[in-house]
Amino acid sequence: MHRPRKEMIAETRAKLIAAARQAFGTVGYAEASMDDFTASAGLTRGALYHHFGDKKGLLQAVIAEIDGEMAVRVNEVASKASTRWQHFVDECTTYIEMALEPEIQRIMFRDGPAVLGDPAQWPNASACTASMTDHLTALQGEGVVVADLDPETAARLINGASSQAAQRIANSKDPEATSKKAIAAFKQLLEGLRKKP
Amino acid sequence: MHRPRKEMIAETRAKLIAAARQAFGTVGYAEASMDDFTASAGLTRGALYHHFGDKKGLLQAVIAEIDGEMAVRVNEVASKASTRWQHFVDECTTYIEMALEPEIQRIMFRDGPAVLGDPAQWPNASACTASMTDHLTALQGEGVVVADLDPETAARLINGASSQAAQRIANSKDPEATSKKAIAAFKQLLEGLRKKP
DNA sequence: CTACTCACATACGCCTCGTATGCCAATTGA
DNA sequence: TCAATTGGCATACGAGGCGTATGTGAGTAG
Repeated sequence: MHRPRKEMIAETRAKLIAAARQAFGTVGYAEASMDDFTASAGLTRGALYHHFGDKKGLLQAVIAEIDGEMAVRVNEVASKASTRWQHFVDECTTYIEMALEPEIQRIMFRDGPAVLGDPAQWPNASACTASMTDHLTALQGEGVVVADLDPETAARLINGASSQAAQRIANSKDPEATSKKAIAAFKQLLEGLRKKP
Repeated sequence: MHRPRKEMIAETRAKLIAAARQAFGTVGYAEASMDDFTASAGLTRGALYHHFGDKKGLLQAVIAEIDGEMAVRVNEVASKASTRWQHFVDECTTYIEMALEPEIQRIMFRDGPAVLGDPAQWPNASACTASMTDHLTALQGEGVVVADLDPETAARLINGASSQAAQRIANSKDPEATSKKAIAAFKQLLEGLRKKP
């Protein structure tokens, strides 16, 4: 075969990321034993340190993977809207829906920021906020959104609100009702960005 | 003396909380060694386990203390506003300003949620959001804020946005400029809650 | 075919946490 | 005032978890 070596390496990396993602997403970063989840991938910590440097490095890789998937999903859903403003709103609500998934919530919104710091400083992530920033900029150009607004800043505030909305829904005893209230409140906040006639 | 025992106990608790607060606020919860910061208070882990059960229990106590201080500060500042809406807005911006302090940011917005979970579920904290919820309810009664809105949900979304705003400012290279942009964007979002004439 | 590279495992020591146990001072009741 | 007792806090011990140094064997190049 041509490059069995490179393939084995990629496979090892993928297995480690998958095992770590599973562990981080369920028991959490701090409680995830490197010995345990590397073993569950049929490997040892030796492989982990070789490829990712340390536990944080592996978390970064996991986050990069999830972030990529989220960006794809957001784009899929939001591209069906009729107006650009609706497109933007759909993007935000999709973001909330994704944040409802325990794995995403735990890794992207809780352990990630705690271990790696402000997500805005992450090197490879936040493709979603980038997309939201683009839309806000375009909406400003079209005069839909107030001109006196920094798109990237606004995108990040919305991101924070989304995360809280998702947590509120996820921890609710009546997720259906809470979801309605949270999304309504969220859309109401977004209305503040629109230019008034 | 009358109650030297009770006083010593209270002092011990206070010293532990102060030492932990210092450690958590600087190096962070995970990196703070219980042996180290109890020693810096002239005590050992024995005292810690006796009073707080475990490391998480101590973090809860630290959070309760900080939360109380934040509530006091918010009330002090916001009570000077002329209208209730302005009062509410001041409350929010004060919240952002407090979230700029590294200790508060680290303990209340990063390590706290990561270790103890959703702040909304904390038993003794979030006096600030409670206050914001009250104001929103009152503003609804006065017809200033749209009726179709759950105050507590809205308060928590705002809370999330505030936290992001603060992080953005704190990590900025030009905090002055970023602060202006972040607070402007934030107020713009709040406008969405007001009833239109 | 030989020597080198490198992916990964193994082995070791340090640190941290939690618990079980012990000690001494303060309180209580007479 | 003097036992008896409580309980605040320290000490001692064991169990992991992490990071590093080192080893090994398979793939690769010249």
